[in-house]
Amino acid sequence: MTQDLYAHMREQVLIALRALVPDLPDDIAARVEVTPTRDPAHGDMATNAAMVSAKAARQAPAKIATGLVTYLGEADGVAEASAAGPGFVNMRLDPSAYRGLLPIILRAGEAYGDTATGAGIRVNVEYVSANPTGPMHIGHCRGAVVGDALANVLAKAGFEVTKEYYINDAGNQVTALAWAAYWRYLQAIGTPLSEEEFANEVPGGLQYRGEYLIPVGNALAAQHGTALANADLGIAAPDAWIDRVRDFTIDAMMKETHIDLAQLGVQQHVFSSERALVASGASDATIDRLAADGLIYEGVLEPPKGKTPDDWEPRPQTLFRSTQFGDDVDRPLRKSDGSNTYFANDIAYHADKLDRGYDILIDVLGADHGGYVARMRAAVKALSGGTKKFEAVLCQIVHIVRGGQPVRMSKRAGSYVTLSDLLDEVGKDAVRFTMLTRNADAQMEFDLDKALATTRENPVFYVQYAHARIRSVLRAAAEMLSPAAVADAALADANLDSLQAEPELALMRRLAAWPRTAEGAALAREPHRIAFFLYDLASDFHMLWNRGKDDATLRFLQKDRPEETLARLALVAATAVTIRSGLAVMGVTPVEEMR
RNA sequence: GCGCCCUUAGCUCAGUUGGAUAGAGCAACAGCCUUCUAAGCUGUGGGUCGGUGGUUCGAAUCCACCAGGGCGCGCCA
Repeated sequence: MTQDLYAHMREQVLIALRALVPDLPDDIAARVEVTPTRDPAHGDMATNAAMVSAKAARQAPAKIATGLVTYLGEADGVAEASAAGPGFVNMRLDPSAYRGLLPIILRAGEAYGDTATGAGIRVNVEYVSANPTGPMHIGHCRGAVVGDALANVLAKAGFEVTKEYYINDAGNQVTALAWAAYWRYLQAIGTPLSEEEFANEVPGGLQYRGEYLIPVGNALAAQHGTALANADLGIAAPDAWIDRVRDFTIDAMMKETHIDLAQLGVQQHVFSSERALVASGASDATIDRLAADGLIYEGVLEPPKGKTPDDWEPRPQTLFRSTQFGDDVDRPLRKSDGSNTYFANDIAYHADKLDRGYDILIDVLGADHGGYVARMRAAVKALSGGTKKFEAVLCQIVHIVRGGQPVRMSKRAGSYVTLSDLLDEVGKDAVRFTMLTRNADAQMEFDLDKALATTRENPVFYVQYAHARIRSVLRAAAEMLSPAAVADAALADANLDSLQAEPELALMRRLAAWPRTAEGAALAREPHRIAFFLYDLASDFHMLWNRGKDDATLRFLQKDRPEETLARLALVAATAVTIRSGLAVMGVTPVEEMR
């Protein structure tokens, strides 16, 4: 039997259906599902097979259902099958079918739930990708966690996944950063220029005033002394120093970013630099490539209807025919002065990813980039001849609160809550888990108090507590029996016949749903489903545990009944394995005990 | 003005890609600690799934229109 009990039963249903409908079309077969029933009174699993095949079979759903019931009633592991409603076939599984799953889970370990759904499909997940202009903040954090968990769950579903970070180290933003670092440098060597005086000298003003650049200024002073501020090099002659200062500052910022990511438990495989990409001439090459396909022209865009910018004037630009691929308007690749737009660089970057052989490109972006998705999808379609897919996962804003009150901003960063502040406050695991307790495209409130609360209200705690309780039981069992006797491998051989109480079966049903849950989360690009699954799983476990409160004979460890004890240990050990499997996807470390 | 996302219990949110009588937590109410296991557990009440049409065996889910909220809208990244 496979790991996935639902997939196994679906095979049985298809065998039965093919017997009843000999020339069943493949596309109909593909629509056949076996799902958990919503109402336990309907049994354990239900299939829509009769309804979806009725038209092709030219028979009434009820008639096919009746035939399926006859077949499935005899099938391996099925205790009872019945037709219901408009043509559902409900199945009640023999408890032995669920029991048979426990050794499989115990032997699989954290690999339980792995599927081959995405086998052979190469996916690139790009996330975080912040401008290296300051410390990572709460907005980056959500993207980091969502992207990382998404990549993990895709890998669990068998996709070949690369985790990637795109360093936006080109353009005006990093030039402004260099100016700000230079200001801190002047302070470090004792400049008389005030903040306002300096800002007046800089094109675009002083944009990054946070204190985090003070160490950078000091480091520049230590390395260069006053050399960067000599009469011929000073503020009036930026060309002489700005490249050096910019590179130095970007390096310093990226070092910080790497530290933050490491503390968050994010390890990406590839870091791509926009600056390096531009320097290689990739942007122009990509524009040429599109031009060769006739997708580039010089033109003038209409102003947006209803809201014309104040300084609007029509100017000729190099435009990409994104409207041919579903976008609303054509998009500029070159500014009116002839230089490339960010979009042009980003197309080049995505072209680079395509050249590296990915089938699906997923960008995890902030919601403010929503308007960007259609044009990038158009570009990927154009570059790949429609054979490759671009997808975006948009993360809505996160508000940090404490006890319902907004949290003030960070002094160090100037205007926002930094990731490292958040990590100091609640720790990696609570941050990651909490970030995954909402659908990414819904706004969320992150309550610092609730993330640390030791109540059922806090899913992080509730799930960790379940795992800790199981580990505690297993430690006690090792004392009572022996460590070897309660190892997962030994428990996999236990006689499980005594497992038949409803709460035990409920827990086993939940365990059986893990592979399809992980697969569904991967296909829907919704890693938050893992958090909800684990919460439900923890709930089933706690319910079982609590039976022992009123009736001591229902506790897991029974000195005078070793066989029952081992069966119960196998069940809870398999639960712990499944919790670890889920937490691994989320990047959360399971705890051995609550302290 | 246009595009994208969102609207589910008093509150915060799920809802297994179109399935059966829409679910959790919190809050409210009623119970449970001399007990190996109360950071917890059991039970009760609470809904026009924003609205109106449509598609079909079946719609919270898909489509159209409307209302409310968020984000974005040439040479920023």
